[in-house]
Amino acid sequence: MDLPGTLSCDDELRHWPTDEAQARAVQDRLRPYVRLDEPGPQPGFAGTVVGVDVAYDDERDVVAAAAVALDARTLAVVDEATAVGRVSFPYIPGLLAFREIPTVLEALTRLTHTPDLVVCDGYGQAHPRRFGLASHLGVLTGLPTIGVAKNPFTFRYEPPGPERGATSPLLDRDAPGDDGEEVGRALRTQKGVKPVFVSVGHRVDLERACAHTLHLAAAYRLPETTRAADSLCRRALASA
DNA sequence: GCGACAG
DNA sequence: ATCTTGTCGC
Repeated sequence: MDLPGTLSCDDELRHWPTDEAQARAVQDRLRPYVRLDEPGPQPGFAGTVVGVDVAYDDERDVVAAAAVALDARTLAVVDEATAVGRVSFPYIPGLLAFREIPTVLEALTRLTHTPDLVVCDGYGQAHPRRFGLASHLGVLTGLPTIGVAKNPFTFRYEPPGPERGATSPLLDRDAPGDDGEEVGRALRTQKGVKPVFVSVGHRVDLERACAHTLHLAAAYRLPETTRAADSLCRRALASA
């Protein structure tokens, strides 16, 4: 499968950071490659939406990643792939990408066809340095990406209305001046259920990121992409 | 220094 | 993320 990336994934993987200072430097170096000026695929487009997720086994120091491709319109599973690796980085808030991306990339490249949109567990622009997991994966692959997280991280928001589809801005905590910058949105995907937190990764705007998420979460709180990838990486870990 | 903190 | 059974409710 071909990736439309500007830089070499392999080079980045070869120079993967081993400590916090190096990791932050990588984020600062790659941050300028994020593209926020493209609207991204139309909601309802003909193509595939791919969900990625990872599961860990601390005992064995093993990580399993899954990539599941769904038909963007019907949400039927059309392809899936997994990869197993060693945990290469500790969990540090703000540096999640360095823990997850190497194995995720391997699973992603094992898919038969190039994804049209990738949905990540976590954040993209909603990040202390505006370079969360989804943006990082987007820049490395060149693919349109969005982040859908289950928690608001360090960001502030007012609860959206109770109806499915209601949104409210996710605001940077202590931005100087007014309310703070909108770094993402809290999106109510199911009536009366806790919202999910959507942010742009790469080559998709926030409006469409939310529209795709809502479409993917027609039946449950979380997008079907996330549910499918979560289920698959757990199974991959169990049989690894 | 203390607390908070995606997965 | 992960440790973990039953249980309340639609």
